[in-house]
Amino acid sequence: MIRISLPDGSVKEVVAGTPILEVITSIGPRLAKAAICAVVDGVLTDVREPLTQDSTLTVLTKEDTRVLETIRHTTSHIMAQAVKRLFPDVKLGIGPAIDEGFYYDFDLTAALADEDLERILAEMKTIVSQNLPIIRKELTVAEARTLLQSLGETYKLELLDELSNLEGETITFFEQGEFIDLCRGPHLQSTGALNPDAVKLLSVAGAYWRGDEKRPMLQRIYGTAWEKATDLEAYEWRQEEAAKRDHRKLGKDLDLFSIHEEGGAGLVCWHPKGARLKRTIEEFWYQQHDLGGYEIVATPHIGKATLWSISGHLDFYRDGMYSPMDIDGVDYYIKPMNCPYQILIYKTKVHSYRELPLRLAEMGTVYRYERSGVLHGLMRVRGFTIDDAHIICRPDQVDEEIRRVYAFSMNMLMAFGFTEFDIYLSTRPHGDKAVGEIERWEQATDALRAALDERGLPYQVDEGGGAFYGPKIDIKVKDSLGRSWQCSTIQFDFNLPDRFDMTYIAEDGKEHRPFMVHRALLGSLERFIGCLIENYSGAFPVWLSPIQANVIPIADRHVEYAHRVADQMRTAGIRVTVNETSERMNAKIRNAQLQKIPYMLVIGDREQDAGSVAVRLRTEEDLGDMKVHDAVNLIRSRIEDKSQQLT
RNA sequence: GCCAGCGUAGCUCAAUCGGCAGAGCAACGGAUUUGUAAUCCGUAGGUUGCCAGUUCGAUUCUGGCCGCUGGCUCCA
Repeated sequence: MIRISLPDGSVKEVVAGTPILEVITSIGPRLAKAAICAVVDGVLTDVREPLTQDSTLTVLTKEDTRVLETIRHTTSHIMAQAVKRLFPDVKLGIGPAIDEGFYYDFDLTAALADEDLERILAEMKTIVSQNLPIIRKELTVAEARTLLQSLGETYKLELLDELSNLEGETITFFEQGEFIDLCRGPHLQSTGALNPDAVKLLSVAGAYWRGDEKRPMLQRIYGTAWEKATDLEAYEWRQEEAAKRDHRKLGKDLDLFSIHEEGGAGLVCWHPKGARLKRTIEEFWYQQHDLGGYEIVATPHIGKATLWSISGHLDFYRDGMYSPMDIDGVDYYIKPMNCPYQILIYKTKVHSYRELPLRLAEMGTVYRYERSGVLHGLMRVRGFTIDDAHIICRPDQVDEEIRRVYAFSMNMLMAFGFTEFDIYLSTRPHGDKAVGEIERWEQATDALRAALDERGLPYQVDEGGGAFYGPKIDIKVKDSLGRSWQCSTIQFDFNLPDRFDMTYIAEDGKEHRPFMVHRALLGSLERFIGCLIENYSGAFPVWLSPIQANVIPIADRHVEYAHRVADQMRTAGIRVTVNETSERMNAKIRNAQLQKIPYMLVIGDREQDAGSVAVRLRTEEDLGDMKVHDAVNLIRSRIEDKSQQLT
């Protein structure tokens, strides 16, 4: 007998091997009917699985959001069944549930088009209406192999080979009608349990088998599934809202930047307003770095092959570099990274241990080859500016420096209004792929971990995910469509100090190798601005707004006073424009609103006589009449405190 | 790079099952001088991404290239 603990604190004793569903039935037949899946010892589990040891059991019904994973997984099976009915020669890849939906990969001779998605969905609805029971089966490896061979599922056979090594002898399958699939589960109890009105097939995409581009490309169908049709509608509405925040659309609407076919893919042109935004960020960044103990440097855009050969870039990073250009018979490369030149600056003299830590920083523009298919607005480009710095320090300074730089990084990101991050700690790659002594790796990794723990924010550890040259912390922020983009990175480097033979003279009068840390806080300025645009939907806090105030004279006779007001504002350091077109006031307000200008200063006879302005906010709030200097003070204080508040 | 889709005026989008390419906004000219999200009238704007091919005729069909979108892979 084994003991099963239930959420209400009660305990049921059952024979080992009793299926979960039987236990649930003994709790109540109604619950058994409503049960979609279960959580056993914290793991999402199919209700047909047997309980083999003492465990805690939670039954999930459709009220629990965790069942979505099960619903989506079953939907992917139903989709695969539909595809198999329509295209009998199809071979199945994998079909998991993902964040907001599911996909399934198919090896199919015919190319799938949107019309096919409609046909597939129609067939899926048929399968739902047939209400086929979903049966869980346990087979031995040999039985499983025979079954998959008879089905001709070569990809599944490959998966089976890996599974049979890992999981011993029992392989689970799920069967619904004529369809059977190798699968761990959990699944719904029948195809009829799916709500066909809450399912949508979204897109077809190519995907390499097992993510390996040397292997066949399969056709992946993405879809989404929910409990209720209203949930699907809510999801679609969220997608539409997210699309409105897309930085590519807002970049155009707000006249921030452009990328040109004639100029080249992935090469960004900043328009006046976008460049203003970029400059504001840079000015703040320089100011913070002055306060933070950094020395600002500047380095060239191209460099001789010699440099990239010493640094190892020509060996390890060649794929990311552009072809050399010939200057007087010597190969020069456009720089993909800033570090080698900063190291040359370090090496121009002998350094005492007293000088360290040395923190060299620059806004360094680099160019990297990116395959055409991965380019994406400002988020993935071929030319970008990194807010790059290299911290060179003694071993005894590592802890303090990492703590400082991590805090500096978080403060910087938070100053720009980001509050949600995904933080990763990547440790030493396994095997002999990593350079540098193990002790150094350990010291460095401990320093990174300590800084993260001290701050107390949750992070994930990517074991073995570090670069070959050192462990690192990565901080990612999410875009409007939920894709996460790396901004900050703090990376130890045990490679370049050796390659460039960097040294300092310690107390013992001998040369020692310093630690070196690469770090970027904003990452790529281009990407960072893309994230900023999406984070704020283009309605930037006042200090970042390219235009902070727009003066709106009601009639031509107010234009002169409007300019006097604007001059006062400008003198006070406010970025202000005057709308002197012959549009009506309503149109002027609308245009300012569409440009997401935080303050609209309306001026008519009343204001002109009183020496005031009528302040309207882009939030549609009307602050009414205000003396000009009061308006100036209000806007100035919102610029200075960098808040998102306008009042 | 690979798979699929897309590319029409500055922007958003129509249209042509192969037969003179259209609207709104923006721009420009004029009138209007307006009180919190679009004043009216007019003018101009295009080798339908580029290059070939098929055809009496291609923006439409075919091929190549460039670019964009969604993925795969990689990364700031």
